[in-house]
Amino acid sequence: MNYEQLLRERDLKVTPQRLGILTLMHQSGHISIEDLYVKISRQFSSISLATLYKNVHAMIETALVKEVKIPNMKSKYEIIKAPHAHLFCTQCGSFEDVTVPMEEIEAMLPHGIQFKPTESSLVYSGICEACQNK
Amino acid sequence: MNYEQLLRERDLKVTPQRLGILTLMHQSGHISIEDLYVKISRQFSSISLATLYKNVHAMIETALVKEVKIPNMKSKYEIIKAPHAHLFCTQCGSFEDVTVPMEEIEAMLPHGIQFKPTESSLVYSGICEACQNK
DNA sequence: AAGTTAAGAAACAATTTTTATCTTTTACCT
DNA sequence: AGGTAAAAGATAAAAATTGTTTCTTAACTT
Repeated sequence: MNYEQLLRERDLKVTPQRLGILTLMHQSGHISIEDLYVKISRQFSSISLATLYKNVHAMIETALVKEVKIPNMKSKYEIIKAPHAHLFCTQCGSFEDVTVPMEEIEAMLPHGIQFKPTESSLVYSGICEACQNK
Repeated sequence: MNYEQLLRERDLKVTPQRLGILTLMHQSGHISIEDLYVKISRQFSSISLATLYKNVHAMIETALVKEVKIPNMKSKYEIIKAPHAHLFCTQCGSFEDVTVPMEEIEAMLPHGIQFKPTESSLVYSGICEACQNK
């Protein structure tokens, strides 16, 4: 993936820190601020948490990154990709993407309701396969 | 609704503060901590934010109250009721319940995926009816 | 390539949000 | 009514997030 271009398209300067943040987000799929800070600090030992927050928010405001809020968990951040849902295992804490037809989900709103959804957030909480086999 | 009983069933002492919290939650449907604090303070001028947090968490742990996480918004808290989804208007910030068959939503997970959902969180973000007519 | 400038990084500091600790009060069970 | 454990109140401390100022650097211009 070409992060430089993604940043430039949004008039965000391409800095090593930002490239590092995006690379880590992509590698892990979705990552919490704390984890991101631990990992990015290994590359940029002097980076501050404030810089991290500011960058992540700049990327959220320009629709490059998305915050995923999870029941009973800290938020995770991911690079925006095709609409999808998430699976959260309440037993082991694992968290992963799952492909679900979000348009269909949006079509399930009761008829007669005039709400026009532009985007939906769906998190399934439950027991993952690995934990079922324990 | 009989809040006293709901509290007793969970071995939570029935205190005026708790009854007040539950009444406010019920009245508003779902409420943020800040709003709750402003309102509960009118009844119990000496209540501390710490007490409020402690109570709300005690109620969450005993499955009496649920935290609803909303993209780009502070969490709201509601008394647990039948499974449902939420509508969040990105224009005016209005937030309301909507009845959606959550079992069907859970049945939409791809076949072959072994995840067993116990509960799902679904928030539709978009434009509410009122804002469409502006 | 060097100079300019405006955005970003770093270094704090200050808020805001949430949790912990300790003392006093109160609900609830004989 | 009295005893006890839990909850409220009062801080204070810890976490999380945001703001400010100065220094540095990316990227544009010549």
